[in-house]
Amino acid sequence: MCSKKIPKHVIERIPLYLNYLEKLDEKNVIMISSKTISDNLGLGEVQVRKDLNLVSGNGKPKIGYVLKDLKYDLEQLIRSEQYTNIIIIGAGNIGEALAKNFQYEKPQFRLLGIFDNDSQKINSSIINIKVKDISTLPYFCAHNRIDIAIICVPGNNAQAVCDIVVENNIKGILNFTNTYLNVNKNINVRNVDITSLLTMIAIEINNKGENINGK
Amino acid sequence: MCSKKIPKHVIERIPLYLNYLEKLDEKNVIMISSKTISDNLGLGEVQVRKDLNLVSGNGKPKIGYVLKDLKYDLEQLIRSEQYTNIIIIGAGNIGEALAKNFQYEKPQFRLLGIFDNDSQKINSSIINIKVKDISTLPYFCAHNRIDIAIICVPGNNAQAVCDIVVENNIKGILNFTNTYLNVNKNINVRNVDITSLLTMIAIEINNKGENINGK
DNA sequence: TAGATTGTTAATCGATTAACAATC
DNA sequence: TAGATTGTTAATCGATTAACAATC
Repeated sequence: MCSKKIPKHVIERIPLYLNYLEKLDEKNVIMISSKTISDNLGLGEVQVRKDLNLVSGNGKPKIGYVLKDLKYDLEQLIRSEQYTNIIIIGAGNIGEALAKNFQYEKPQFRLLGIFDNDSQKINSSIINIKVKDISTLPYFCAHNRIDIAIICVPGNNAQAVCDIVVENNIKGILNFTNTYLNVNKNINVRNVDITSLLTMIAIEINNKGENINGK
Repeated sequence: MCSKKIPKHVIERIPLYLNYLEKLDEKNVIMISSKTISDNLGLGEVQVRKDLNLVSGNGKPKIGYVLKDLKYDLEQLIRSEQYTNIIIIGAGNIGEALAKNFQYEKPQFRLLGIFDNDSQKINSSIINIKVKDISTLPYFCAHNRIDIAIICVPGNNAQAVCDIVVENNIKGILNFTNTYLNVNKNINVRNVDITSLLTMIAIEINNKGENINGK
C-alpha cells in the first residue's frame, strides 16, 4: 500500500546498512548518525542520509537515528510475510556448503527444503533436512509458499530447473551456476558465478587505466 | 599503454558476453551480431553495440563480428600476464567447495594455494593441493605473484586475513564472509554474502512497488 | 546561543537509449 | 541497389554530490 519504489542502487546498499547496524546493536549502541555510518562503510555522507531518509525518515536533526528504530525500518522492507522461505536445488559441494551456512543465517530466512536428482543423495540429511527427489518439487511448491530458490545444479541443468521453479511461482532466484538464465523480467535473478566475479576483478586490476587513448 | 578506462557497468557485463561467446564457439559459430547477443542476454541492442565497440571495435557493418576475434579482444582485457593467480584462505565448507570448482574453471585462472589455521586441516589435500598453514602466507606471497585472494574464513577473522593479503601485495579480493572489509580504495573487493543477496532479492520481491506515496 | 545533524533542492556526473549517418 | 548492421552523436534518464535551509 504505502510502499515506494526503491531505486536499484539503494537496494544493494541496504544489506550493508543492516549488517552494520546489527553489529552495533549487539554492542548496545543506542544512537547512530549518518556520518558515522558513511565513515565506517566507505560511502558518501549525503548518499547515506538520502538512503536512510528514503527508507526510514525518522532521523532527528542534531541527534541522528535511534539505532533500533532504524534497524526496524530497514527490516520492514524485507518482507510482508513473517518469513522468507528458501529452497536449495542441487546438493553438491556448493549446495551442501550453503545449506550448512543456513544454520547461522538470520532467522527471517528459512531453509525449507533441499532437492537433488541423484538417488545417492536423495534421503540423505544435510543439517537436519532430508534431501528430496527433484521430481517432488512441484508438489512441494504447491503446498508451501516458497519465495526464493537457490540453484546450484550443474550448469547444463540450470535452465530446466529454473523453468520448473518459475512455473511453481517462485519470485526470486539465486543462481550459483555458470549458466545465464532466461526468465521473465518479473522474476528477480541474482547470479553468483565465481568465474564471472574473478573475471571482473581481473579486468579491474588490469584497468587501473591510463586515460582514453586513440585506437 | 593503450588501455582505456572501462566503465564499471561495462566491466560487469563482460563476463556475460564472454560466457555467451564461449558457448557459441563450442558450437562452431563463426560470425555474431550485436542484435543476436542482445536478444539472447536480455540487454539493449545499442548497449551491446556500444560495449563491444569500446572493447573491440572490430565489427563490420552488415556483417557483424568474427566470433573468435571478438572473444580474443574480450579476453585481452583480463590480464597482461598469462595467468591470473589465486589463493583461497579458509578451507571450510565454502572454501573446499570453491577449490573443487577450480578443476572446471577457465584455465587462465590458476589456484596456487589453500590456507587455513586449523591444524586438523593443514597438510590435508583438496583436489591436488595441500592446505598450508596461514602463518606461511606472507612467505608464500613474497615468492609467488598472487593476484586475487578468495577469503572464506569465519567473519570475525576476515579483516585480519584481509590485512595480511593486502600487505602482501594482493590486488583483488573475493570476500565470501559476512564481514565488510575496510581496505584502501585501490584494492578491488567483491563481496558474496548469501544473507545480503537473499536480502536484496527479498526486498525486490516486496518492492514490485506501487508508486511513490506520501509518508 | 552555537554546533551538529537532518532532509531537500539544485547541479553534476555517468549510463542508457534514441536517432541517424556510414558502409559492406 | 536495398537491407542489415555497425559506430557515433545527441537526448534522456537515473544516481551521486554539493549547497543550504531547518531544527533539536
